[in-house]
Amino acid sequence: MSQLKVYNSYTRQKEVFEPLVKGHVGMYVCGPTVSGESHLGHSRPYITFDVIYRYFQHMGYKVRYVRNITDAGHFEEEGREAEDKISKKAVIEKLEPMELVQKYTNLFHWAMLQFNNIEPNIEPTATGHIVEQISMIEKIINDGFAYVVNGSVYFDVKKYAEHHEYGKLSGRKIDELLETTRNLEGQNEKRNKQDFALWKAAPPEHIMRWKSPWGEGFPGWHIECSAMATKYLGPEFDIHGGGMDLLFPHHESEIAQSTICNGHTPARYWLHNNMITINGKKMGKAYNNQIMLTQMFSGDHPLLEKGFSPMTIRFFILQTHYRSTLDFSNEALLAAERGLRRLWDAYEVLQKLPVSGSEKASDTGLDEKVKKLVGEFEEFINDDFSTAKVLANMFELAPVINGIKDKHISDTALSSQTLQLMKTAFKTYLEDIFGLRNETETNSGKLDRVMQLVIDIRKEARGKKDYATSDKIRNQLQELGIILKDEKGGEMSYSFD
RNA sequence: GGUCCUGUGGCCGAGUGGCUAGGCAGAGCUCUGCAAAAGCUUCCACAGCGGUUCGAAUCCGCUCGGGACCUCCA
Repeated sequence: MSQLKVYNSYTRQKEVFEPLVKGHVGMYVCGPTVSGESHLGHSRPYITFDVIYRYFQHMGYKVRYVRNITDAGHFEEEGREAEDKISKKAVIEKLEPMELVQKYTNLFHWAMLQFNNIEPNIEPTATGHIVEQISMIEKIINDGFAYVVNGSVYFDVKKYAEHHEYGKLSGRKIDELLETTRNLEGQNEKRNKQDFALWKAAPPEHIMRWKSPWGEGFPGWHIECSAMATKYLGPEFDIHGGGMDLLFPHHESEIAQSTICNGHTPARYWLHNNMITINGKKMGKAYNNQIMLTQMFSGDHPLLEKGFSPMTIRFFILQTHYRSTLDFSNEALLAAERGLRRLWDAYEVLQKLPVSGSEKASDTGLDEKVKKLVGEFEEFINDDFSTAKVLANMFELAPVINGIKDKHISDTALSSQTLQLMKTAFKTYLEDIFGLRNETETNSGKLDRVMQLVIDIRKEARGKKDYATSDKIRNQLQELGIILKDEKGGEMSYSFD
């Protein structure tokens, strides 16, 4: 039994994972800001850490998985207008902020369900933990590492750096930050440019606001994670995860805040997933290259040739190591789709193979090979969750499985133990750990394709003046509540009544 | 500009100095009413230039290219 090793961003090396408390794992993952719809890039951390969560459970740990919802306090543009991202969008859409938050939270949950992600054990919201955030800020002020200016509170990074190591996680030096930090308007409230807001005073028009010892305002972005992680996982816990883009300033700031409040770095292991890129560029709002998850599923996007199912996307993500960038392309998704089908077909064949075989393998060479490949599953996943390598081994086993089915390979070639071992391992890894499942037939995209087929058949029938068939199709569809309309130029469309 | 990461065959991607990664696509064959699926075989690599080494995709240096962070960000 090999030991689990994880790459710790904090120490920049792979380390043997040892839980703080025997048998338990505390894991915090930065969740979504629910001011908008999730895009493909967002799916990566949640799928990655879902697999990690599942694997810890598989190993027998009792896991507490906390993933927050950022529904307040995340600045669109720090300093300038002191405007909350959530409330800004709300004004545009003429919605109550919480209505907007609810809408996108629901959408997010729906997407997680599509991906077969297990819900976290606790999903705290920033707005639900204002009290905890305020008390944490008070502690930082009392300890002299934050200061109040005009109702806002800033963390004094320079002072912190005099007493603690600052910038270790992101590999940054405070002097360099001084030189490179952009000079934003509103910076004049800060003592130093690299200071970050713990609390911002709310201007009169700001809708989302809470009372605080410093006046009405709203929390800074970084403090929510510190407050909620501390509350639910304690001052020190095992895993902190998130996207690599959060390394700085978000996680660096979390470390500083928690160090002041709790005496040390919050997490023992910092795990970061890499970005999903599109034509080599990170997918994100700033680049205007996002493909929303709803669009991924439906195919309704200029860059998409077709829709891709949630499981295809999940498989696509698992086929590469989580710390590597993953470039989106139709071709790559198409390859993933076909690959997954091939693997899943083999898996289903495997589960149906009878194990009544012999105790002894008639082909010991093959038997050994299978045992080796299956045995490596654990070795690979223990090596910083190398899902891609596990999948590669499964693909290598597929010809063996299909060979037995097609009788190219004798059903006594493998010992019954080996066959059983393979069956169990495939189920455990594919379903339990990787969280893959058979696609359901309820894809809306599929219905669309079926309808297109029906329409094509009807067109052909009409072309041959086979109106009996043509009318049969239209009338029976109508009985099902689907209206077919013949449009000009021989085109047809359908709608539901 | 600073810090860090990265460059593998048509595409995607593993790769811990010596041993076939794997998938998708392509080609051929077997099976097959046709097709699909499946099986077998096969083509195509390690950005460039130096260096270390008996031996380098793998270590070192330089050059060129790509990216991330430094500002909201998964």
